[in-house]
Amino acid sequence: MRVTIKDIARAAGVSHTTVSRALRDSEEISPETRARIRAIAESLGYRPNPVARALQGRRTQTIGVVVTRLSDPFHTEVVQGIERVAQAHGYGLLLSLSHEDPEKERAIVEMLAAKQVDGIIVAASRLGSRYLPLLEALRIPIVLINSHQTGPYVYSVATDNVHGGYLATRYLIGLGHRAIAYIGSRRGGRSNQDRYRGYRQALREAGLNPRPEWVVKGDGRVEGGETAMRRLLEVRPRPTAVFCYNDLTAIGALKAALRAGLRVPEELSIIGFDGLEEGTYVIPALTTVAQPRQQLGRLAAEMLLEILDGRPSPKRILLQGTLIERESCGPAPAAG
Amino acid sequence: MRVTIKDIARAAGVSHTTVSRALRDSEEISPETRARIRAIAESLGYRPNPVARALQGRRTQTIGVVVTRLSDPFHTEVVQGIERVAQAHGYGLLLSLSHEDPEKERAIVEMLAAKQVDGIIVAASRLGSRYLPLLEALRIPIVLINSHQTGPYVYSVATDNVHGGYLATRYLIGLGHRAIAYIGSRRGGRSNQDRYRGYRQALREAGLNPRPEWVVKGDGRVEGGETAMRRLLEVRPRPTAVFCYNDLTAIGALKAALRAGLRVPEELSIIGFDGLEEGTYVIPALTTVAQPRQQLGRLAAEMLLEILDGRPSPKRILLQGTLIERESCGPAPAAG
DNA sequence: TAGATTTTCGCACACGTGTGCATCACCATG
DNA sequence: CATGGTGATGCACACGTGTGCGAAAATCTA
Repeated sequence: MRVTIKDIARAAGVSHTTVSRALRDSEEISPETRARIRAIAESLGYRPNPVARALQGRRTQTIGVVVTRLSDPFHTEVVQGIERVAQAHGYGLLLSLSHEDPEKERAIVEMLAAKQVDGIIVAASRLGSRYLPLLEALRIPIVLINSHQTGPYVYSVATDNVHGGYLATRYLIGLGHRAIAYIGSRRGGRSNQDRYRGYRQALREAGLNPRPEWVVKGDGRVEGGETAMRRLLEVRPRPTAVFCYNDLTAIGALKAALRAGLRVPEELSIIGFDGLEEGTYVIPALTTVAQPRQQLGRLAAEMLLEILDGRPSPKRILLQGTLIERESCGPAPAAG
Repeated sequence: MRVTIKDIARAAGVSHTTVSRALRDSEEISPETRARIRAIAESLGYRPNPVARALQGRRTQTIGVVVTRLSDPFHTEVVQGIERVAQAHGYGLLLSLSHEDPEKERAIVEMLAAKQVDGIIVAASRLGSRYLPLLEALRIPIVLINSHQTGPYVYSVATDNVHGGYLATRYLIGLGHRAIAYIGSRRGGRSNQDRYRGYRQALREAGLNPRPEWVVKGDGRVEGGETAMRRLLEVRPRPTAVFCYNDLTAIGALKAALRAGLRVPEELSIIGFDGLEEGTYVIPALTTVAQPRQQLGRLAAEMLLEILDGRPSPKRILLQGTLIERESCGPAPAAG
């Protein structure tokens, strides 16, 4: 059987109240009995029961995490960042997958609330503005990762997508490219829009105006990048560089270009977004704008803990990506 | 505030006992009051408190999952498989990462036990035989994935690594290769040994005897595969085909071979193990022996639920991998 | 030494749900 | 009408921990 404070109380000849106080280092127990009780607890191998604590104190020491899919390598690192902080602070991680289904996401958040998690972190929410009334009702602090929802109960950590898109495009322009395409994502939502905005802004500053045919859409996955690139290869004049919504899209684009016999980066430059490990699996290795994914998760978790502890916390943190130069971008080919 | 059965009891003019029984569909409550109470509960938006239930009934409806790293794509799919089953049965998933540290793994399992999870699933345990006394003490059912530990309290789901290694090697032999190398993994432990055994077995059956220089070790990641392959390329006579411990190793090997100017598969065939999505990111796409990863997770979860429900369950399930032919293997080059 | 103050501890209840047993009302049987 | 049986419900306690308040004991003050 499990050792409870009652067992300790019996062994020590005191009430369970005294044991409870002694173990929690209460001032009102004499140092001697405190030490004695602690020794007995130790020798009996006592472990406090978190369930009973939760019922009494309303804290489960658990945070809920909602993610669309784990098979997307972007999310796995975010979750790792969260887990690291949670484990270090003695919190457990209750993980659920929404599979990009807003209705499921909503059900999960309610389930987590029912399970009495202390707080919730949602990565890449699909719920948008419908969150607000839900949060109001649940009264559980929630931190959103890479969502652009704002509102009274909404805390968030996000990367600056406009800046990232700007960075990637400026880099291509700096290499001499003037015909720069963008492969977006149908499922990207706001982040897709923002990266596109950064792209437009960089072009505008350079006095460039992209042709509408140079802006196409994938699905944020490899396959979508492939088909998008195939369409792009038929456009004349053909772009000499492509900025992709994310690394998976870029890998797909790269595959399609190489299969079509193009040399990368000599004839076509490709830049991605995310900074995934997977970008180094391909030849040429993918140049990209890296999001600080682990940090995204860490900051979200730390922010949540701050809120839970009642410490002051910013409501929104915006992180900037950084350029990682690898091999898939080069100078624009001489005009032919 | 949260609605409890006491609130319902007050509204219905009965005791909380009756409410509890009515909601649990007890036979001893008259159908009329049962219906009336259910209606009131519904209208008040009652949600049972899982923490209180857990304290009373000793079931938390939560299962603990321990994984080494999420950044390894193999594990993410296993976890997805587990999550799917868990969610479908109303169980929560308490996730922790061990980072391949046996001591941390042990601490996590104890933490999960303290948190009163109903059962635990451990993927790729590093604890080995030290588990046995731990399990004895905890008295919580544990299912191991891809571990080859056996013992009284040990349940497990695993892929047949010997068979997989045999399958891959037979395939290469069938393509006419006779000089077949193996890149193993320093960190692979038993699974590495078993894949190697399958490799040896297939060679033996074909009357082949591999040179010791053809058997080298990576680290189960891309980088290790790269360096191992670089060493392999200096060996004379050079192997015409390489079987790799896993897909990440194979991707590294592929990179090193291509960088060295070799054509794959014309001059060198490469086969991996796992069947990762990532194998399709590279050119040529990786031929591999696929492990049923999602199924591994699903079966582990279902097995655990069976144990928890007291239903009969096998103590060990062994799954066989399947060959996925893509592009990285071809007929052996004519002897030169 | 008597009263005031402080220290130390236990009683009783709370958290939300579940259950063994007693109670009560009602009906049927003799 | 008394007795026994049955069905519906509530009392009291359990699960393990935490806490307000009062009581007893110890210490201090005048």
